[in-house]
Parts: sequence; C-alpha cells; structure tokens
Amino acid sequence: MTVARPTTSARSDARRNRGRLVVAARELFESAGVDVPAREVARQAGVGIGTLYRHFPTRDDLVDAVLEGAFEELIAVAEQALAAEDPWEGFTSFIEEALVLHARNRGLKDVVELQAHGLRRARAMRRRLRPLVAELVARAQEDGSLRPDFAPQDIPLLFWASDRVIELAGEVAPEIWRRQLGFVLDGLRTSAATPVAPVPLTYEQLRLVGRNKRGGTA
Amino acid sequence: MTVARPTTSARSDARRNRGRLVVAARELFESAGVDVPAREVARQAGVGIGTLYRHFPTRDDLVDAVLEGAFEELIAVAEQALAAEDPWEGFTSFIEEALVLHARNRGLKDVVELQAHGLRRARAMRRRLRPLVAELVARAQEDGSLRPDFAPQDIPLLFWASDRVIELAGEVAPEIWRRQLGFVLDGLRTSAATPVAPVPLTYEQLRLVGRNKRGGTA
DNA sequence: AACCAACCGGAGCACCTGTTCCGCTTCTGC
DNA sequence: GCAGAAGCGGAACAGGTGCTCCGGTTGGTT
Repeated sequence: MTVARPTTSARSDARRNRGRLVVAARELFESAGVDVPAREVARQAGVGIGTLYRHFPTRDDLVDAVLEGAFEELIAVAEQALAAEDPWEGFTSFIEEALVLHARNRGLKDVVELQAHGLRRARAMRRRLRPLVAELVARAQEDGSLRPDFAPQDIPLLFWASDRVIELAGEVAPEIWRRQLGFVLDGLRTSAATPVAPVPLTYEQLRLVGRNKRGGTA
Repeated sequence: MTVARPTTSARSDARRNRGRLVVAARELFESAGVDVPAREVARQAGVGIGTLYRHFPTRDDLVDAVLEGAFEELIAVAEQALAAEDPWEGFTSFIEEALVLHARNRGLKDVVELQAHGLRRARAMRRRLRPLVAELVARAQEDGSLRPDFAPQDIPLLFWASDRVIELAGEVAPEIWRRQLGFVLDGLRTSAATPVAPVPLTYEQLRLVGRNKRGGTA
C-alpha cells in the first residue's frame, strides 16, 4: 500500500529541490535516456540521493514528471498533422515531426518504444495518441495516397526502425534517419504497393511488446 | 604484451573444456545476445569462471570463436544471392535470408550491428561481405529494378531497422519483420522512387557508428 | 525564540557485473 | 607409479547499480 504523496510540499526547500530534480532529470533523460543512474540525477540537481527517492519513490514517478511536456509536444504534432489539407502530407509530416522530437530527446524515444517505462501519464499519452494516428492513417487511405494494406499498428514499427537508426547513427550523422525514412515512405504510397506479409500486429501483441524492458541501445 | 596462446592444448581436459565453453557460449549468444554474463557461460559449460578466462582472456576472443560459423552462413547467403538469375530477386533475397539468420541468432545481430564486438574474424567477415553487397546493389541497379539513388552504405540502415523490429517484437510475432521489410523493399524499387535525403553515410561514418558499444537495446 | 515535523544527505546494504589470483587437482611423459 | 607442469575452480576484489535508513538540519508556526 503506497501512501498518497502530495506533489507539492509546504516547505520551500522541498519545493525547490523537487524542481531542481525535475530539471536535472529532464536534461539527462534527453541526452542520455531514461536509464541514467539515479545518483547522476541527484548529483546534477545538487541534492542527495535520499532526497531524490523521497520525492520520487519510483523511477517511473520521475519519468512521468519529466516527460509530460514531451508528450504534449508529441500530441500537438499529431493534431497539427491532422489539420494539414493534404492527407498524405499530414501522414508523413506526423512521422517526420515526431521523429524530430525523438532525435532531440532520447528519453522520449525510450518511453514511446517500450511499455516498460513511465506510468499513468505515459499510458494516458498513448491512449490520446492512438485515435489521432488512426485518423491520420484512415484519412490518407481514403485519399488513395497511402496503401490500403497499411494498418495503424504498423506505425510503431516505423518508429522502432527509425529510432534505431537515430540511436546508432545519431552522433555521426544526425539527419541520416531522414534518408532511411524516405525509402520507407516511398514504399507506403499506394502506387508502390506490392503484396507484403498480410497480417499486421494486433493491438494485443503491441501491448505485449517491450513489457520486459531492455531498450536496446545505449 | 600478450603471450601467444595456442588454441589447442596438449591436455585432453583442457581441450574438452574449451569445446564445452564454445558450445555453451554459442547457445547463450544465440538466444540472449553476446552480453550474457561470463559466469552464465561458465555455469552452462559446467566449468569454473577461472577456466573460462584461461581459455578466452577477453570477451572478444570468445565471441570470435563462437560466431565464426554464423559469419560463414552470412557470407554464403550473399554468395547465393549473387548467383540468382534475377538481380532484384538476388538483392531482396540477400536481405531476407540475412535477416532470417539475424532472427535466429541474437548474437550475430549484435556483432553485425556494432563495431564494438568481435575481433579479427568479425572484421574479416565484414571485409569479405562488403564487395559482395556492393555487387548485389550494382547488379540490381544496372538491371533498373533498384532505385539508382540507393547506396551500398544504406544496407546497414536496413539491417538496423529490421533488427530492431525483430528485437522488440520477435517474441510476440516472430515474422512481423517481414511485413516491415516488405514496405521498405517496395520503396526501393526504381518505380517507387521519390527524392530522399540525398547523401548516404560515408564508409568512414559507418566505421564510427557503434564504436562505443551499447547497441541500444537489449 | 523555540519547537518539532518535515526534510536532507549520504553511508550502507544487497545485488550484479568483469576480472584476477592462487592453492589444489589432474593429466601426461617418463 | 611418480613428478611436475598445466589446468582447474572459485573466493575475492573492484566498480557500478537501485534503494533504504536514520542521525542531523532546517523551515515555518506559535
């Protein structure tokens, strides 16, 4: 049984330290992923390790607090894409802009990829995103530009793939993922379609992916 | 200064133990990747940890000894693909068959992806593979089937991408990488080509990728 | 000013890695 | 058989991680 913990305290030092922890964690998560050692976050925030655990009893609590902003950006990107006049343009710009965020924020990538990280907010974000993505796909398919055998469940696969390219080559060639994505998007046009393995992942299968951590890379 | 160490010993128990270590390591590398703890390998081989380090002073020595066979398979796949009558068929079958090997052998994936693992043999394998791959690409482009702006240096990006899908979804849907690859291959046909980010990775950049380990993932 | 609950810090514990070191065992040549 | 070199096993060390616990401090209230 976990006792409810107010996110804001009566004491000014506590509030200040909490803020410092969030700032430090945000910086470190962005550049090094959500797996940075807790001691590192505490050190960068200039507080003791005990203070970190006092404010965030679980790693996921910290992740949730830190990535809220990034989630909002992601959803904003999807909403903007839905507002595009051209459905194909909307579809591709969502993927591209989302990947720009991924490229800038390693922690976001970690959380989006695996189910293993994050808590309520991460899950809420996924729930809010799903219908937007489904609509982007549907719109582009009705338009005739996106191949009809593409499924919304294929979107995560695109992200996994490009995220891997970002992760491996990001430091050497930060924009090379655009090239790889370009090839993929060319294959998603109706005009390019050729029969592929016909069964996409089910949502249930997607739910199971990455349950047991290990983000792959760095 | 490392003293030269004969790979075969005069003593029967030493030879037996070395063999057991290689067998155990091969099984574990295939199912769990090259990062399995050394103790695990020793335990599975029924041998002390000291014995492991006696036979393989560094992790890379073990990796080299174990993955030699997998490298040969990979090169055989490339040679077979070069023998295909249809250049496009050869090109795609190389990628598909290589990925079948990757899907079966997590350790092979690790070594092919990163420069960080393996030693002489891994490097020799990469050197032997490169001209074969270049030829597969050239053949398919001369044939007119593969888009002319594709470069041999883009091949690793395809592997990174599909490997990630295998890694994340492999347990839930072992064949789903074929669907993702199908989309990509459709985008690699000349008929599907649309301008993409025009500059591929240089070989020098490829050399730098994954120098500092931690593939990301799992 | 004085009190005390809330908070802080970090030593410390438990666990996991890679790698070394060395007393004991076993194989092989004689 | 015997001797000694080669090999074996695992305790032990070093470094890194998550997380807890508690003596000491401090902020805010009275």
